[in-house]
Amino acid sequence: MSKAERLIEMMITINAKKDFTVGELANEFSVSKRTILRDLQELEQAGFPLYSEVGAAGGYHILKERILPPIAFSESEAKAIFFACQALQYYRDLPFEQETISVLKKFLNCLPLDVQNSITQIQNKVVFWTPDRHCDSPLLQSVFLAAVNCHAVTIRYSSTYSESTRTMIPVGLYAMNGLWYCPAYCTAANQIRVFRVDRIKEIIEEKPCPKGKYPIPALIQEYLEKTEVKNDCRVKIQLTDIGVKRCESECLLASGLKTFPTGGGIIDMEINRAALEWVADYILPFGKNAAVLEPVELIRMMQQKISELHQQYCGLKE
Amino acid sequence: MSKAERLIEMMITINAKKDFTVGELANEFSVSKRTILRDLQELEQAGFPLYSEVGAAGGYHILKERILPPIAFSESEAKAIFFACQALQYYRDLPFEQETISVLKKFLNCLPLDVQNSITQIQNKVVFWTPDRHCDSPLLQSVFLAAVNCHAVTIRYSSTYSESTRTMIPVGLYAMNGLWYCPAYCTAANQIRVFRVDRIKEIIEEKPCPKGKYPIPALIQEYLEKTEVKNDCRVKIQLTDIGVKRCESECLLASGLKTFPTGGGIIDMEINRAALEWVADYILPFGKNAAVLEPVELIRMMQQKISELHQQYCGLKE
DNA sequence: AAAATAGTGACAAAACCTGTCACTATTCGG
DNA sequence: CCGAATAGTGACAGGTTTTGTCACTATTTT
Repeated sequence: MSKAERLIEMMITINAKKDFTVGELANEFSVSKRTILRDLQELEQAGFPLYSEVGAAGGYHILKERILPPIAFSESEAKAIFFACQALQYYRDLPFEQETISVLKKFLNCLPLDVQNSITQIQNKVVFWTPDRHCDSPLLQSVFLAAVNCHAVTIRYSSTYSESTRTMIPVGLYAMNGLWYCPAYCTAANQIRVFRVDRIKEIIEEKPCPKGKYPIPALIQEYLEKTEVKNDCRVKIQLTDIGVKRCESECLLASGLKTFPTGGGIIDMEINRAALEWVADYILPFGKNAAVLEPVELIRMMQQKISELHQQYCGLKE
Repeated sequence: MSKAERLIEMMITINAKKDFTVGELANEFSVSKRTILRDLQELEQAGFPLYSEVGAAGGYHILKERILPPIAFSESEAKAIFFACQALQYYRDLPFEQETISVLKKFLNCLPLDVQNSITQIQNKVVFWTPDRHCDSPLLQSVFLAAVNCHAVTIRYSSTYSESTRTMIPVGLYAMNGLWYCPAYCTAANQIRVFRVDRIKEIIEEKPCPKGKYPIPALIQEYLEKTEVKNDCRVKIQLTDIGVKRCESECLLASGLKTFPTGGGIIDMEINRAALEWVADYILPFGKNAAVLEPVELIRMMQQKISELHQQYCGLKE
């Protein structure tokens, strides 16, 4: 094995270990300690972040922010990474904000000129737009860490209707439409609830949670897929062409949407009963472009809403 | 300059050039051709994608998918890249789908075990959820390329109300709430319009567009920021606590939202007149949780909508 | 004090690298 | 079809680098 090969291997090996001694490496690479010492000196000169401690319990350590083995990327992979990191920049309060920026800088500098231009052009033309940054989630980082480390957290939470203190074990986090949501097992309700991270006002306590104590899925994906199926209420809504197009923007309804070749369409799907109210609110402004066929419950709900509205807005006039 | 140094320099040099000859490199590095040939052989053995052509016009070329110079990432940077690429996976029809996947695989393999675990744990807990993938945008790639290359495209477009054929020069692309939008100069309307990419049904023609011919911003950001200011209509809406929370989910309204310490809040902002209809539809289902104070226009609009609804849903019964 | 660790300097043997030379083979242009 | 430019190979001598060894020093833990 030539010196060059050895140095590269050594970088990889060092990365994989937290600590090591000169003797260890000498053994692994079948060279003398003296050689290893010389190699390490070279690596240090090249900027590899090593430090060493002498003494019986001494040895080499790599600085906390470990450098990873060099990886070669193809041009299009580089572009993809750029694009992805750039996409993240538009999400506020992410745990990675700093790092993505430093990756972008580091990267751009060592790319060939024409690739640099091509990337700039992409950045000029394509963005992920989370339209504004009004809803700060200052606690996103903390919740993120709690979720990743499977900790239970006691929070002060301000829901749509009230403020309360509760203890929850996060299942995970997801971002949707620019907002962060945290499904979590709520010990008060004894079931999984979804919390909006920007509505978490304070983290009062955080402590490790014994695994298996609560019935929560290990994967957030598992949770998201499972909850899609809890549907117990059939909905049928007839739509005009315009109604169809408006529904297409809304993912939940769009999934049950069928269009007729002759124009118009119909939503025919099972949904969770609790979502009925939301459907009513969503469909309401459609006016003549939507006609609810089923369930009666939904029709009643809408009728009630409308008569309330009627009183509120037109009552005085009539 | 030692051999090891030279090899690294050589990788960088080779990346920066598309083509080169052995003689060229020999000159640059002040070594003999023979040495360069030996070096190149080594690089090839190490997996560097070179190929060569003999003959008078021959020389070395790097394969189209150029390998980039090795870059060292810190642990947290690596995590950030993973997170970013993973975020993209949930966007359908992206031009980069394939590449991001290969980056992820390549990466994960050469990370130290504990970092691998840590990344897996993040992936288990955090996702970007574009709730379903109903709205395919099969032409996203083509539009993407047209935007990046500043081409004009003639499309068949199916808007909310009708289908038409038009020629447009894309300003750029942005993703919002899981959908892709393409603001573009429409030669039919002689102004910039926003198209939804999933509603582009066909690309009929694509051709280079002379720069400067149409008044379009060079940067998509420029466009997005500019259009935020075109507001010509003052809106005031009083809200209850519940109304406030509902508005917080909606970025446009949330930006003009002020909450009172005593509870409740008010939206007081300038918006584009054309958005009034949208506001009416959005506010309508709020019922008593929202009271429109200004403009009269908006109040009238809502009254009309309500009376239409009233006829439609309650008219028969009464 | 002993053991384990890092670190340095000197030196000779071994290994490796390099340039040179003499080739072969291919391709392009005139 | 020739000459020029290119890649590629093999052999070898001379030079350079690398390596191991040995003999040290210094520090820390047990």
